[in-house]
Amino acid sequence: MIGSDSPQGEAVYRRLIEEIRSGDLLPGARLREVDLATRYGISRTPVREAIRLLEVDGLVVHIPRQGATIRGLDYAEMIELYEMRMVLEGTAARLAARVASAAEIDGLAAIHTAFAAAPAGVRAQDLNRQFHNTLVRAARNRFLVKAMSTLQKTLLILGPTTLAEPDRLVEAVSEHQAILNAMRAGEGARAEATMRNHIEAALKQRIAAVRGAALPMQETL
Amino acid sequence: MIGSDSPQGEAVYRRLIEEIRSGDLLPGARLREVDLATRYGISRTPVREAIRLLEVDGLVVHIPRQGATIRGLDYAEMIELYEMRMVLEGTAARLAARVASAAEIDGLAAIHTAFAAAPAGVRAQDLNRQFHNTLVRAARNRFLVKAMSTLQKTLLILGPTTLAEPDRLVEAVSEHQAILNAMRAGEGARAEATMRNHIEAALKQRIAAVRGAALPMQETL
DNA sequence: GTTGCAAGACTTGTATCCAACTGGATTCAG
DNA sequence: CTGAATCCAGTTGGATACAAGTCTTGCAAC
Repeated sequence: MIGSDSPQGEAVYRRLIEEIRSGDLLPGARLREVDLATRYGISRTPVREAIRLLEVDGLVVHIPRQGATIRGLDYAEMIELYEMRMVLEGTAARLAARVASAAEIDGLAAIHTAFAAAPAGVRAQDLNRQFHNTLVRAARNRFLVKAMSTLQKTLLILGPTTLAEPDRLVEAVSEHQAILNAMRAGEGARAEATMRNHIEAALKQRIAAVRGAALPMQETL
Repeated sequence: MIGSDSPQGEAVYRRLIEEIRSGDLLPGARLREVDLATRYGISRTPVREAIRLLEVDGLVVHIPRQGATIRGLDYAEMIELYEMRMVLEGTAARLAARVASAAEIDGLAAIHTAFAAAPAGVRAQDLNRQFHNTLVRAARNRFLVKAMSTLQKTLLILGPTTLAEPDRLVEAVSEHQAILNAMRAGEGARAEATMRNHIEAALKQRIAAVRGAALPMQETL
C-alpha cells in the first residue's frame, strides 16, 4: 500500500512524477521494474503500468527489451517546449479574459497576492504553479487543460523552475500583474500578448541557466 | 500474433484505434479485457496496456473496478476540440511558413494536387489527413506534433470527417490552396489566419451535421 | 405489485510464473 | 595480446492464477 486510493498503478505513477520533480530521478536514471516493485512492496504489474504512463507523457524513453530511462531534453526541445507554452498559455489567457467569471479572476488575484508576498523558494514556486494552472482552467477548454498538463510534466525534467533567483521572481510578479490587468479589462489580445511575453522571459532565464552546460557527448569535438 | 512488430500491446492499441476510426467501436461500447484477449488470441496483459493507452488519449473512460467504455463528446467538447485545432494547426501553419524548406512545401503541394483531383470518399479523407499531418510536422516542433496527434485521435470519436459531401470538399481544396499560397510566400501570419479559417469552416460543417441530433438524456425535458 | 436484501456471476486489480531477448563477461583461437 | 564467438546473468514481455469488488437477478416480505 503506497498511495491513498485504490489503483496502485496510478499511485506509483504519481509517486514517480514526484520523484522526478524533487530531483531524486534525474535524466538517465534507469527504471527497473523489479527494483521499483520491491522498493514499493508491490508486484511488477502496477509498476509496468506506471512506467507506460510515464512513457506516453514523454518523460521516459522505453527501449523494447531493454527497459526505461528518464529522458533528457536537448536544447532544441527546450526551445520547442517553451514555444508551445507561449502558444497554449497565451491562448488560455486570451480565452480566460473573455469567459472567466469575476469570481474566478478574484481567485486568480488572491493567488497572485500571495505570490507577490512570498520569498523566493518552494512556496513561491508552488503559488506560481497554482496561478498558471488556475488561469488555464479558467479558459474553459478541457483539451487545452490536458495539453498543458502534459507539457508541464515534460517541463519537470528540465529541473526546478527559474524562480529561485529573487530578481526573476520580482519580474515574474510584475508580469503576472500585467496579465491580470488585461484579464480584468477583458482584453483578450492584450492578455495573450502579456502572457506570451511572460513565458518568453522565463525562456530567457532558462537559456541563461544552461549557459556553459556541457554539450551532448556525440557533439563534443 | 496480431501485429507486424513485437510489442503486442501497441499492436492491440493500433487495432482498437482503427476499429474506432472505422466505426466498429462507437461511443458507449464496452471494452472487456477477456473479450478482447480471446478475440485477438492473446492474454489480458497486452490488452490492459492498450486500454490504458486509449484512456490517456481520452478515447475511453475507465471506471476503476467497472471497466472501460468508448466515450462520446458532448456539444461543448466538440466546440472546444475545434477551438484547439484552430490554435494548434494555426500555429503549425505560421511556424511552417517560416521554417519549412522548399522541398517540404513541394511535398505538401503534391499531396494537395492529389487531394484536389480526388473524388469525395475515403481517398480524399486520407489525403486530407496527410496534408494536415505533413503540415504539422513541417512546423518542426515535436510537442506540437504530439499534441495534434492526441487531438486527432479524439476527433475520431466524432465519426468520419465532413469531407463526404462534394460541396465541402471543393471548399476544402480552395482553403488548402490559400494556406499553401501563404506558406510559399513565407507569410506566417496569413498562413495562420487561413488555417484558422479552414478549421472554422470544418467546424461549421460539423455543427450542421449534428443538427437535429438527440440531446443527452439528462437534458431531454 | 413493489421494494429490499442477499447470493451468485462477472469483471477488473494484483501477483507470480515462464519465455524471449539483450548485454556483458569469459574463454579460446589466432 | 587481440579478436571474436559463446555462454550466462539480468531484464522485460506475456500468460495464468488468485483476490476483490460491482452489478444483476432472484426471492421473499410488505
